[in-house]
Amino acid sequence: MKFYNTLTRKVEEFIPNEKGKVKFYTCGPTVYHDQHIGNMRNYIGHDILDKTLRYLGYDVLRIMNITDVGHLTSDSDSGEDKMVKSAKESHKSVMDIAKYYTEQFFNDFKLINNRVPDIVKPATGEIDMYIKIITKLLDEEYAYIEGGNVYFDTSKLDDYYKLTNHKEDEMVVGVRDGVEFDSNKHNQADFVLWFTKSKFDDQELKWDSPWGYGYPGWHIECSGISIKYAGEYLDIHGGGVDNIFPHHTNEIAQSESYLGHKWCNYWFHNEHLMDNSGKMSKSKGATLTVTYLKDQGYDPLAFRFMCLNSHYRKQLIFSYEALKQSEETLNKLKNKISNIKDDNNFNEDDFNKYNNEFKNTLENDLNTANAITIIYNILKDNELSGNTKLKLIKSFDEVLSLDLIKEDNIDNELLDKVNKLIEERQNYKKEKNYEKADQIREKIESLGVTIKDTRDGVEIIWN
RNA sequence: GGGUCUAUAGCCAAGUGGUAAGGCACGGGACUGCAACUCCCUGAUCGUUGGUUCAAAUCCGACUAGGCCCUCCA
Repeated sequence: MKFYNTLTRKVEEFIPNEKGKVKFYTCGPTVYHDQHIGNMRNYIGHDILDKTLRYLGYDVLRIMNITDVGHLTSDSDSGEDKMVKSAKESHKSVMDIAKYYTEQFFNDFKLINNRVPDIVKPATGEIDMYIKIITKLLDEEYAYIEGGNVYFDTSKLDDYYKLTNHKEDEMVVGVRDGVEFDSNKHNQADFVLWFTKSKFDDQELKWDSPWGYGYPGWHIECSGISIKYAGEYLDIHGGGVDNIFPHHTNEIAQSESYLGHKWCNYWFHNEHLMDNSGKMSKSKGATLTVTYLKDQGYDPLAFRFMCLNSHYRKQLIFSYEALKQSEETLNKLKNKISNIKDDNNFNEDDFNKYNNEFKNTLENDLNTANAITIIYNILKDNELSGNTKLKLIKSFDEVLSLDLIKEDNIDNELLDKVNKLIEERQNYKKEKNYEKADQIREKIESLGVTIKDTRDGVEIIWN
């Protein structure tokens, strides 16, 4: 298995710390607003890595946090947010809001067939761990207290910028709107570990700590949760490319200073989903979610298919036309697969040949587009038995998760009904009464069943 | 300004030194009462420009265009 490691800026062979086992951490969602499809693309990329590792036989422990700290009582970003508004009106608590968006997030996760990580932990549940880490960092002078806050002292590190190659002198403060100079910092790069005073004084959730009543900085939760549940040595840490700096950079700084050794060997980053005007973000008005796509009549799995037809390290431009095209392509592919006749003739050598090809393709930096091409090759291979084809595709779908093979839960009652209608229609067809025949076809389709006329007779497709 | 990534047909996209996979759309054809489905046929010298090499989309340099990040969006 090899994939691109942001830390070394190379596609590298993956070697876990412990043979056969993988500890994999993904930065999770902030649950005070909806997660748009750009965020979801990132999680699809992580899902493919997760499932590929499992497919290759690794024992994977995957961990994800839920960011539920940092909610502001007057957050301008979410000021127009219906959920927040209604929560306030009905005096719901912050935790209710977090619960609501967490559920939304996992609903969307399910719609695109993402596997839920083995361990999912809300940040608010691990305050003790952050306090433990910060205490040690202060004791060992990797951190200092200034202006009521605890800061990490980046000058104690020689290689703070190892993940990004940034040059501190050349960096510009305040490129992004809303970023202000913080005079408490001893060095430009220092960051907060614990707040008791901040310009966001309207923080909803606060806790007691040795440094006063406050709340954790914006990077410590991932370090804390990861170290607590994956231990001192992490194999893969992932997120969107926008996490590289400062979030992951700071995670490395605080985690390795706390642990006293290297923490994570592989950093996995997913590129963004773009729209015509650039990166998708929550600040661009209404949030485009998977649920919204579904409500508009699009198949959520068409979105997944669209992402898999591209590469996780390549920016992908979203448009409804592109989504529609993906949906048509996916439907065609599924149709072709449903046309395969199961001849109960399994050939293991053929299976292994294609299965190895599939594995090799994914092992090569998760080349999902080529993995899909292999399905087309299978469909076209006349030497391959129907049963082998079906078994291969079913197996591939463990990773791709596109519901390529429909489960045969045939409703016998419905089957009888449909068969009667078909017979009736055939009679009308014989009489060349096509109007009646078409009416019956519509009737059958209203039952959720598609029929098609082939040379051998009528074929039934269960939708 | 610095860092980082990208650039292959109308669109998505493979390709990791040997003369451009695959899919979608378009067009043509077969099948069909029609439709759908299915099947067959049809398209690009790889952003520009130098160089290395017997040989480059693939390696190196320059240039151009674009994206993302630059420390309180996480």
